[in-house]
This record gives sequence, structure tokens and C-alpha cells, in this order.
Amino acid sequence: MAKTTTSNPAGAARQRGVTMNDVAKHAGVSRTAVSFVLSNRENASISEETRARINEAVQALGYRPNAGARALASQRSDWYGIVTEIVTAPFAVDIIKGAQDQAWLDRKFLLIAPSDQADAVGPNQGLEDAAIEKLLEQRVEGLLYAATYHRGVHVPDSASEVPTVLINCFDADGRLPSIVPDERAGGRVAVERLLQAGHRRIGVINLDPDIPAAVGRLAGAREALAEAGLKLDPQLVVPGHATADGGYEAACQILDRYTEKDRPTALFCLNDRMAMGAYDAIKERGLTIPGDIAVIGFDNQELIAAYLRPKLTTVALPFEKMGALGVQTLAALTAGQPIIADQQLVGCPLLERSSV
Amino acid sequence: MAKTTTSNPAGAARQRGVTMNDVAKHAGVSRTAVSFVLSNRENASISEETRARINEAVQALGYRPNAGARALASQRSDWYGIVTEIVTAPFAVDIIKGAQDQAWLDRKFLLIAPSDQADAVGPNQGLEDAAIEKLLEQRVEGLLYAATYHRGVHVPDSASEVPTVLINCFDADGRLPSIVPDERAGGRVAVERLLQAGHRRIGVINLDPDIPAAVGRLAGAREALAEAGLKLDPQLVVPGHATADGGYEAACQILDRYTEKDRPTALFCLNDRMAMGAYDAIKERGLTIPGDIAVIGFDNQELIAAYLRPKLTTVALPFEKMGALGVQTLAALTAGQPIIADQQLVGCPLLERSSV
DNA sequence: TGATTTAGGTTACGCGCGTTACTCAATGGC
DNA sequence: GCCATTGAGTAACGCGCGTAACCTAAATCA
Repeated sequence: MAKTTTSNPAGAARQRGVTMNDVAKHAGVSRTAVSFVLSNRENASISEETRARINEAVQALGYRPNAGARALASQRSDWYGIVTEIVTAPFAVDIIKGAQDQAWLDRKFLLIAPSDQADAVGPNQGLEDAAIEKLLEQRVEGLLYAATYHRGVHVPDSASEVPTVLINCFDADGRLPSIVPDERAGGRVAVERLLQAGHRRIGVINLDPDIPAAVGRLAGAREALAEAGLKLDPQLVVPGHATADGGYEAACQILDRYTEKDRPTALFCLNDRMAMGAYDAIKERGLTIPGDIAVIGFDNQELIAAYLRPKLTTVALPFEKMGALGVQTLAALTAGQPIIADQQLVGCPLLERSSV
Repeated sequence: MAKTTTSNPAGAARQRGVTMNDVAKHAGVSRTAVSFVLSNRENASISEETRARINEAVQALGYRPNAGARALASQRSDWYGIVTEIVTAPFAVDIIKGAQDQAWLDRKFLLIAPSDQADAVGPNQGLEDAAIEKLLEQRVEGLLYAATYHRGVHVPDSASEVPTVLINCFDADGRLPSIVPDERAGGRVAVERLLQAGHRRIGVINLDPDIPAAVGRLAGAREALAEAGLKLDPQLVVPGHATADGGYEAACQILDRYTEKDRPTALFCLNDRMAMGAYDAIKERGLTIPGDIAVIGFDNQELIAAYLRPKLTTVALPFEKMGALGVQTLAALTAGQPIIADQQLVGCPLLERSSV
């Protein structure tokens, strides 16, 4: 194939793309001059006229900088990589949204790579390593590692070759900085809301008691009760499978165990899916929400919380904020600044709807 | 800052990264030889020994190719770009998942850029243009454009500089190829399922009648009925707002309008959110699902369909498949192959759960 | 025996751009 | 009238890599 000159405007498909050289020729200056005006160099001296001529040429030819070449020459890619199982299990997409918005503001690009690491020490570590490897080949300046649910993870060693920040998870090996939701404060604010509404007997539908979410939220609940001079009745804490069915069954247990007088007047469901099931159990018994029983959830899964009837009051996980904070932290790290803390806690705001 | 030699292994942070030159020196060969073995050139002749020496050097130094430099030299980036509002409105994330999985298989990288174009002719066209511009600066080989819900869109002109495929939307200007769900077939399979279960009087909770989803699904429903020798009673088609509340109200209308004898025995809700509301209306009246009234939805929004009680039988939108097909189509286009069709329809499979 | 092929490489160029060092004319100071 | 400075730009190198063209000694062929 003969080398084609690229001087023709918008011609056949797959043309060579106009370069700075083309712009330079068109403007009758050196390529260096073009580079200088395009990158707005302070100390370079280019007259207003030639500057204008160059800009015209840029417009006329439809010049578009080649990011790859720029990265090669300047030794900075302006890319961050984010490796996450969220692509495959989209529970916490808002992390990506938050990160991407922030990256966009910082004029960085976010490269998203999938990881299928279902649990801390998953079977297909392979894909994850490959993903990180690919990101490093793109010369990302930093790495974000995000999980769908708050937990400890083992990050492949290769990640440590560039600054790395964990989002919605923490380094089980305790080396990398992380950003996680403040579960405890969230649990606290939930129960405080119930107390404020006058509830004194509060049932709790718990998650798997070993996961950070359960530990933190429950601790927060206890704190809130303690401050009100109350104690959490162990009888009122029932474990549930983290699904609507699990919530239904747990709620049935609680509701059927007591007489109308002893029955708790409020239910703190440690996630929204379980709250969804609890709704059914409550309605089934002819009780009303929030009249007879108030319900408060956790997670703020829009599709559930905003569409249940009545709409569910719940505590939101700050996915978007965590994503943004992750990028900010990464920016600080790549700039060589010291990090603020090994683990940054992000608040979980209460979302008032109609179930309390 | 003095130029540092890069011969030292894994030293201080921010070191220069080992290049092919380093590998070449270490192996005592020319850089070209390294390039040849790394890219597995068929027609190049390198002895097994030197090949081995080179591979050893690669291992020893931890060499990692620089994707940017490679792209620059070879004039192909191996990247596709996908611009989508899904990042900000994550209803259809599975499109991204499907696309990314397929891209991964094809050894391509997917660059995801956000678009905030809420409707066909949105106000912040600006962000979208900027996003596409950024992608083109990265020299993506092709562009995917994905929407959260099936509709016509106007794609910025700049997109036409590289092969472009639309996913879950179509080009209102009729130029670009697209991949959309087969709404009609979906509506058909839903009603067929109800007919098969013995239902003859079927109520329909409709969406905004102008959108492609409503048009197609309703047409499909009519087809299915026609084949069974039935006609859709216009009285039984009630419009609803596309939310749980909308579904609730529409269902109330239908249920309260008729006596027990005339009442439809099944409800086809044109999306799962409305089905969620319909559930409430039905239960509220002491009726059971599917015993008294069968319900079938559309969209397969996991969080709803899989967690409603009873679990919702629904028709799934083939997001993942559309994403994958988008990448495949793009691959064909960039390879210069003719496209199969301007608009590819992807089937919507019925998901049997427990509400019919 | 001389000509040709082949294995096993190497030299050199260019991809598009950032950047440092340099040139060259015009100006200013004294 | 001579040197120093400044304004306005340019030449040239290198970023890390793909690749066409070339080279050399040994093997093969007529």
C-alpha cells in the first residue's frame, strides 16, 4: 500500500489522521511552534499572529491530538485503572460513576477492567491478574480496586507497582489505603431515627454476622440504643439470609413470637432486600407500615427502596462519594503527597422516605 | 533531575520501566530480535537458544510491553470506545458487561466514557461531544453508543469518523447500524405463556404508548392473541406511569372495574416496576398470585423480579447479548466486512419464575 | 568452483509528540 | 559603535516500539 499523503481533508475512510506536522505546514511554521501553542506553554514566545494562524490551521484541518503519542513523549498517560467485579456484578455501579465523574474533572481517563474475584481468595485469580497486567501495560498512573460489598480482599502483588487505593473493601494484608463506608455510623443513624420517632422496642434483622457490614451496623445500633439508655434485646436480633425471602422469614419469626403488646414497633433491616421481604410479612398479617410497624432499611437500592409501597426509609451507602474520594486519594498519591489515613470512612446518610 | 539509568531491578518508586532495549542488552541481542520473539513473527528466523535467552531476560527483568508505544508504532490501538449514559443511569449495565467480556475475548480494550444525554436531543450535548472527542483522541478503532432504554437517538457527527454501532437504541437519522431488543417477539412470548396457562382474559398495563418498547410489546401481544383467535379488549389496556405507583394504580383500575366473573385472570405488565405495584394492588384485595391472578412482567430487573414474592415471571431484555453483539459487529466493521443488517434484533427470552 | 539460497540475525527509519538547546534579527544601554 | 538582551521561532533528540531493508556466514546447488 502506497504511503498516502494526509493533506486531503475528510476523504476516504481509514485515512491517516492529521498530525501536528500537517498543521505546521498549513500554517507555515515549525511543528515545535504548533506544539507550543497547543500546550499553552508559558515561557514560549509566539506572536499573536502566528498563534492565530496556527489555531486556524488546527480548525481547518480538524486536527486532533494523539493521546498515545503524547503519553509516550511526556511519560504520563493521564489514566487511572479501576479493576472491579462490579462490571460483572453491578450492585455498586455508582462507585464507577463517582470515580469517573471525578476523573473527568481531573482530566484523567478511567480504564475499567473486569475482575471476577467472587470472594477474597477466589478461584479465577487469573482473570484479575490479567486485568491488572493489561492496565499496567497501558501505563496507568494509579490503580483503583473496588468491590461490590464491603469486605477484606487480597490484591495481587502486581498492583503495588503503582499507587493503589481500595474502594468499598480493605486490604486484608494491611498495606494499601482504603475507602469504606462508615457502617457503624450508619447503623447508629438508622436506630436514632427510630428512637426519635418514639420507638423503644426495635427488632433487628441481621445479616451474616461475620461480615463487616453486619458487625458495624449492629455496633452502631447498640451505640444509639445505649445513648438512649436502652439495650438491644438479643431475642430481637434474628439472623436472616440476605434476600427478600430471608427477610420475610426473619420478620415472620419476630412478628409471630410475640403478642401484640410485646411485639417490636419497629424493624431495622440490615439491607433493603430483606426489608422488601419484611414488608410482605407485615402486610400479610394485616399490619400497616409505618402505622403498626416502622421499617428502616440499609443500602438504598433504588429499585427497591424507591418503589416499595410505602417507600422505604433507608440508609444509603455512599458509593458515588467513595468512588470520587478514591480518585482524589489516588491523585494525591501520584502527586507524591502523603495520604490522609490508611482507611477513610465515608458517612452513610439517612434517606427519609415513608416507612418510619 | 538527572536521567536515571534503568538497569537497576525493582528499585525506587517511579522508576523508568524496563524497555525492550533493556531486555535486548540483558540477552545480548538486538532490540529487533526481542521484538520478533515477543510478537511471534512467523517469517522471522531466531534460533531456539536465543529465543530462550530472550524469554529469560523478559522474565528476569519483569519486562512489560508499553501498549501506547506499540499502538503508535503499529497504528492500531486495540481499543473500542463506548459512550453511554449507563454510567450515570445504571439501568442497563449488562450491556457494558456483555461488551467488555466480548472485547476481552477479542483482545480489545473497552474505553468507557459517560454521556448525560437524557433524551434524544438533550441539553448537555456538550459532555457527550467531549466524551466522543476524548475517545477519538485515544484513537479508538470503533465506537459503541449505548442507551439505557430503547429509543431513537441523534449521534454527534464526530462519531462517524470511525465505525460506530448503536446498542439498545437506533439512529434517528437512519445512518448507523444498530442492535435492539426484539420487543415484538418479547410481547408475544409473554402473552403466549399466559395463553398456554389457560388465561383468556388478559389485562395489559401499558407504558407511554409512544416509545418503541410499548409499541413493540403491545403489537406482539396482539399477534399472540390473534393466533389464538382472540382479540385484545381495548378496555383491558390501561396506561400507567412507568413506576411501581403507576402499576399499582393501573392495576387498581382494572381490578375494581369488573366483577369477579369478568375480571381478567392475568395481567401483562409492560415492565417489572409496574408489576411490582400490581402485586400490591392484587394482594391488597385478598387475591393470590398466581392462583387468582397471574402476573407477567418485562425487563427482568433482577432486584425486583427475583425478589418479589412470588418471584416474577418476566421477559428479559438481552442486554448482555446486545453488548457482545455490538462488539462483534464492530469487529466486523473495522475489519472491513459488510454488516449483516442495518438493524439487528435480539430475542427477549422468557424467564419462568412463579407468578404465572 | 562459483552462484545462490537460507538461517540468524542487525541497521535504520518512522509512528506523533514533548522538550531542550540553539539560531537569528531587532532592540537597548552606554 | 559594540555588547547584552529579548522576542520569535526552529533543529534535533528521544519516548518505546513495529518493521522493511539489509548483512553475513554457512549450506546447497548446478
